[in-house]
This record gives sequence, C-alpha cells and structure tokens, in this order.
Amino acid sequence: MEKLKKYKQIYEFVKKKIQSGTYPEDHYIPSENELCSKFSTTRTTVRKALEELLKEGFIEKEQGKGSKVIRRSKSIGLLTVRGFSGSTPDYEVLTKITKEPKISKWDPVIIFPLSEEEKKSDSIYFQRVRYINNKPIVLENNWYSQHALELIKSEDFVDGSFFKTLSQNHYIEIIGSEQELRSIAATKEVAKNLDTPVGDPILQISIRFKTSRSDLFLYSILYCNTSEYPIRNSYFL
Amino acid sequence: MEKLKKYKQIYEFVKKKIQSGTYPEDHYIPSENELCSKFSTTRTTVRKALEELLKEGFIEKEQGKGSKVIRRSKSIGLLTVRGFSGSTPDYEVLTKITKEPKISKWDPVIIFPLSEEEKKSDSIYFQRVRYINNKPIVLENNWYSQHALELIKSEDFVDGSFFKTLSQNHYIEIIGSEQELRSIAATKEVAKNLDTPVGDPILQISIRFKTSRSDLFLYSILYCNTSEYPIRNSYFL
DNA sequence: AAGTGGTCTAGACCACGCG
DNA sequence: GCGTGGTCTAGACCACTTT
Repeated sequence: MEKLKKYKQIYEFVKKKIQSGTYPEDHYIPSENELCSKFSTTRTTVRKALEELLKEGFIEKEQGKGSKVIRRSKSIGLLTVRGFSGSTPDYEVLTKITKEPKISKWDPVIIFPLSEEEKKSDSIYFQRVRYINNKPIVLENNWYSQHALELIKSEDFVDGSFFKTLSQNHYIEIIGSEQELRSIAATKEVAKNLDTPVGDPILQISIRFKTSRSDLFLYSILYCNTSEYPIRNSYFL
Repeated sequence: MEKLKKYKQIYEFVKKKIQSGTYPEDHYIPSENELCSKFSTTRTTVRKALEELLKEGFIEKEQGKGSKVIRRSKSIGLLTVRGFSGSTPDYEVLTKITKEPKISKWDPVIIFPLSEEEKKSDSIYFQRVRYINNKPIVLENNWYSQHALELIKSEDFVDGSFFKTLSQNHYIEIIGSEQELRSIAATKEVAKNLDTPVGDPILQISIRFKTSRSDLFLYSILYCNTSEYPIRNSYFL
C-alpha cells in the first residue's frame, strides 16, 4: 500500500495550504476546475476531496461563487474520523500519556458490543490527556483488541500520534466512526486529570473507530471540558 | 421547484423501506447496481443517495459484500441536518410548543455571528419541548430573522414539523448545519422544562442551519437530557 | 468466476452569482 | 455572458468477498 489515492492527495494538498495560511480564512480556494487541471483529474475526484474538507469544517461552498476557507473559531472540531491531532485548528496542542499501553481486561464502560473474537481476547489499554494552550481539556481512554494488533509502546508512536503509527507502520487506516455523546458530572478521576471540580459538567464521547482491517476496532472514551473549548461539528448536503 | 432530485428520490425510497421494516435490521439492501436499474440511473447517483444514508447512520457498507441496515440502539441520532423528527428512530416522539412563535429581540446566547441584515431586523422566536416515550428529553429554542421569512404560526406547521412546513409551503430546504456542543449544568428554566434537578449535566447544542435561501439561517439551541437517550453521530470515509 | 463496493475518467447540462 | 458549484450519464478498472 504505497500509493496515495488521488482524492486523498488533493485533500492533503488543500488542507496543508489552509493550515499553513497559504489559503487564508475567508478567502476562496482554487475552483474545482483549476484543481482538476492542477492534478490532471476530473471534477468527480476533486469534489470527493472537497467534500471531505467540507465535512471536517475546513471549507464551505457557495454556489456560483466558490469554496471558501472557514473562519475558525475557538473550538475544537472533533467528531470526525481522525483523532484529536487532526481535528484541532492552530492552538498549541500537547499530549501526555498518563497510562502506558498495557494488557488489561475490557472495561465495561465501553458501550459498543464486542465481537466474539474481541471478547475472547484481552484488550490493550492506554490513557492520555490532551492539553490546549497548556490547559488539560480532554481525558482519553483507549482500547483495542490484543488478538488483532500487538501492543505498541507509546515511545514508538510516530510524532506522538497513535493513528499515524497505525497508518505508517501497520498500514491500517481509519475508515469511519460511530459516536455517542452524553453530558455527565465529572468523577474524581476525570476531575483530577482535567483540573476541574468534581461534579462539573463534562462531555463524554464514546467512539468506535472502524479500520481498514475488518477485525480491528478502536474504542475510545473521551471526557471533554467544554467550558472554554466547545466541540464543533458540521454537516452538509 | 416541483421535481425531486433523483438521488433524493432514491434516498427517500431506501429510507422508507428501512423505517417500515421492509429492509430489516442487519439485512443487506439491494446492491448499487440493482438500484441503478430500478431507477434507470448510474452508480454515481445511487452512491450519492447511499452516502447520505450512511452519514445519517441508516446503513453501513461492507466492501465486497453489500450495504447493510444498521441495528439501531436506544439513542437519538441527532447532529444531522434534518431536525428532531427526522432523526429519532422508532420511539414515540411528541412535541409540545411551550412558547408560540412571536417577534422578539435576538438572544445573546446565540453564538454565531449574525449578518448585517439579521442584526437590523428582529427575530421570530419559538420554544418547544420534545418528549420520547412521554419523558421530556430536549428543550429547543429557535430563532430566525423576520426580514427573511414571515412569522409562521405553530398551528400552520405541516404535521407539526417546522422543517416540513418550510419545504412544502415555502420551498425552503435545509442544506447544512454547523453545531457547537457544550456540557453545562441545568439552569432553572432548563430543569423545569426537562423535569430534572437544577445543576444536572445537560448537553447544550447550538446549531446554525443553512438553507437554500442564502439570506435565511435558522438558529437553534437544544438542551438535551442525555442520561437515558444519548446523542448519536457517525462519520464515514 | 461472479458479484459487491471503491476509485476514476470524460464528458454533459443546470442553477446561481456577478459584472 | 461567463465562471462557479450541483447534478447526472456511461462507461472503466480495481479490491474484496463469496461460491
């Protein structure tokens, strides 16, 4: 799996230009036809790339005018397939591993039904805290099945990113996710990690990531302090 | 605007079959090629319809096998373009208007920037409570600009649905939304309407709906009691 | 080998915004 | 009138799953 799909190339190209500021906020990106000639492809493929940028809230489309870079507000665009690192705009983001990956029992807080193979196997579990501008904002618990993928130590994470590691070292891609959202009161553990009073309202996001390997799912439970950085989501078409 | 777009026809066709149980949970729907011949169209169009069903969590795709109806769990699939009525599975849903549509000032709780025309105009405001199985689950505040659309009385809502009214009587379609999620403590008003203690964790969803009329946006702020019915979201590809 | 969904090509016509 | 994005056609080849 060496070759990047064409629509992914276009997606990455435009995304980088946006993130680097080459395409500034509120400005129009090149038209679909221009991107077509630039990448020697057709509108179907270009539109597929733009559609993904649309879903992730990087651009918005205006019929008859063009596609415009969205003015990014102070909030984190979660709720997309990609993990945390791919979803925050330009804040200073920092991740600390609070519990190293280790073999453990499946935690009953996981609300998604496990497959038979997963149930028979133990899980690999690790915990991280995500900081934005030096404040702890998200506590993240992660599990995956030991039968499907070996234990990966956190020092082996590529650029500190678990998803990037899966992609580059194991050729595993995330192809989708299901999420369930609840508002809960901070437990002692959540409060301690997010430096917030016990009982404060916290957004709990339970996620099941689907991967390109049909026997491997990733399960995450995020606890988000949304008081300063709410979660963003957009939906089009 | 009489004619329904073809991909929308296919979308509605499959969605109805799923909701009526003709395509049961966990079963495969007709293949893309079958749908092509049924509707005398090409895969591009069929795939566009299925993509929307995918985004809204009605189906999932399995490469090499087919598209399967998703087993629906006890949660409300919000966070889509469509409003509440289009997003809950098969529970008994009931809506009560708690504040009739009337002209009022814009409420500063709206986090989205208003256009100049909107600022110059007053807003139409109404409030509803959504019940699932006779429990109040969502308190909904809604605004839109008076300059863009007249006041519509709640007794004129088609099937009690505001969005259906817009579509059928005013030819206005919802084409997208932006959302921002926060976990908050229930205020007195929220607590009273949702029959829950003051201070309980509540999921607040602020939404800006884009419509086919470029000068008209709909603004909603939902307060959701997620303790029994969490909010669902899925994301693919 | 046959059928499925995933990607892609090379066009077409339409609705919309703007000068 | 022209360029933009929105919809649609009619194919092609690929990767994957099942028989």
